[in-house]
Amino acid sequence: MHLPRPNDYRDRWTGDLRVGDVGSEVRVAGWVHRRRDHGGLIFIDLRERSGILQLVFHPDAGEAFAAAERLRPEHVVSARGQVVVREAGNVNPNLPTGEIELAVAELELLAESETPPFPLDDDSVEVDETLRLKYRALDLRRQAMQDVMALRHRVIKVMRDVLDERDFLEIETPILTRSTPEGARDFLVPSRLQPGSWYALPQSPQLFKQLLMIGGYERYFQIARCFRDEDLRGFRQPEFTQLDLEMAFVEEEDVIEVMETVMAAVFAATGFPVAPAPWPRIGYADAMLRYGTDKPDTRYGLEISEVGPLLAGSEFKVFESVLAGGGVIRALNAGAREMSRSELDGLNEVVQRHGAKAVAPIYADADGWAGNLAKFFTAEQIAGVNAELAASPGDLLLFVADSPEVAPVAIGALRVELAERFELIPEDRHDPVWVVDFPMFEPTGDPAHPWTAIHHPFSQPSGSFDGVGGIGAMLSRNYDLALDGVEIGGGSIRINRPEVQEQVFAALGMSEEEAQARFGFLLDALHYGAPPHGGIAMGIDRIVAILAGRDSIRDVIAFPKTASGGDPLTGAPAPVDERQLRELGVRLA
RNA sequence: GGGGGCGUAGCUCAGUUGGUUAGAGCGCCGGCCUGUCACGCCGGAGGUCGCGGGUUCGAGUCCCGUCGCUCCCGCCA
Repeated sequence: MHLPRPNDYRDRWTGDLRVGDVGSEVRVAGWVHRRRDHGGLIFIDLRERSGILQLVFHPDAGEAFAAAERLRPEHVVSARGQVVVREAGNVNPNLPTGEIELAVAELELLAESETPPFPLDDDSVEVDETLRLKYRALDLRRQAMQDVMALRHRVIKVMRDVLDERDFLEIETPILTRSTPEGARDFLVPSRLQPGSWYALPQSPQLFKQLLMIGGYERYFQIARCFRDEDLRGFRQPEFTQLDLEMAFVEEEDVIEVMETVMAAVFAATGFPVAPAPWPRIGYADAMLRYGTDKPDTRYGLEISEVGPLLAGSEFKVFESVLAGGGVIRALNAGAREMSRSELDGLNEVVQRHGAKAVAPIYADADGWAGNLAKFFTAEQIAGVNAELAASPGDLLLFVADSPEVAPVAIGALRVELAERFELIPEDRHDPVWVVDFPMFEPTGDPAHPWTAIHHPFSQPSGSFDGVGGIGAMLSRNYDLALDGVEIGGGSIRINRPEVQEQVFAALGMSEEEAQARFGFLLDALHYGAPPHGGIAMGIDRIVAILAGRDSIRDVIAFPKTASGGDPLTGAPAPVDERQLRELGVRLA
């Protein structure tokens, strides 16, 4: 690290001292990490961001020795002394500073600390998250958090550098704004000057970045805070951070090329093993068929096949009734696996969580299929499925028969479960994959508004509004990036002509008045020469979490939200200034 | 909103078919210790078993309610 300006607290970083500094008089400052008091000799591990340095106190150090006897973990001290080399047998190879130590001549206690409520010097203990959040300042001192925050900084720095290199301008957009159409619930803030009127916090900078394109900025990006008032999940926070960018006069290939350049640089800078770009692309329909998800994890096989047509007309009533009802039969080859009755029941629970009824397990054998289900199927049916699934004798074949909506997702979840259970996920490999050719609209089931935009209503549709299959058959010019089965980003080529935008709003059942009220400022701008444009938004929290090998983005955010909301640290109900509420005309429930 | 799991010392956890005084490791406090680095040795303190109710001669253990946390579904990219 860059040398600190020498002052009364320190002139060197603890973690940067080396053998070359032996003999020099230095002053360091930090927290007491651990103490080892040998009675006649005291060792203190002094810690700050740069690392750990062993301080040694000899009895002849007088006052400093006496002061050291009273030191406790997390006390804050400044120590002056001479850097000395350690004897060969005393070297600590686990510490970058392990070949030297500081023989302290003078010690100043800058602040005492109570005993921390949980260990700060041991990352192997999984402390309850509520407690960590309550004492977040202490939690942030832990090495794992320090590492993750440094990683996060590095990721964002690389993104900025690459985009700067590519002529992008970083431009901020408002936080107090109006509703953005990402489909989630808005966080709302009452307006004081216009009682009854509300700000919404942005779900994304979508509308503003389109205005910037119309405004001629060509290439914009932002490290954008986004807000969506929905329930939390491991990879979902109500407040999160995206790398948001937008480009003018571009098509899909331009945006994808830029993002592959950015992400490849991020992966390279963080030593994350990923195949060189360009990364594979898969169509949405293909992803749903083969992986049962629109964010496939392609690091392992277990690919899914449709076997309904191969099995049509069998004696097996369960399959026949599903097919008769317009359903599908999806199957995968789990390989040569012995699973007990209770383990197979466990698989049932997985698909049942996603609305399917059950998994049908069948073992392949030399004659076709073993077990009591085999008798319901003809030899041709069995051979056809075995060929489709590349089944060898002993392989466990798993079938999920259900509606076209339920079956793919259920068996997709089953595939993930099997990969985890059989430990099929390689740890030294990570797969980015683009998912393209999304449908533009999907049915809602609500007669009043039968269609919704699968991403958002500003994506450029492809296909015709009155073509075969209607708007349900239209695709959108979207591209999502998945990494290891997690969606880390998505974007699209946008609509740049007002008549197309109006057609999309109409397809969504939105009246002209409503469209004007909600998105008027964008619609108006589209009338004044909007360039073809497109962009993408990347989930920085998710990217950092995957890079850090974490299961939750809460671990890569300095101050994450808790499940219960309210106070940002503890989740307790947050007090509100009632005088302000009265001024806003708001009454407490 | 629905479902599963959890709640015992400061932390991480154990606690048998309901049974007498609720335990361990770490941490903390005190003592000893001049080469440790997860220092070591000796001693000690520390508990409303989340909370409320019930069953029972007896509840950390069983039942009901409630609160909190967590995972999953819904919701959400």
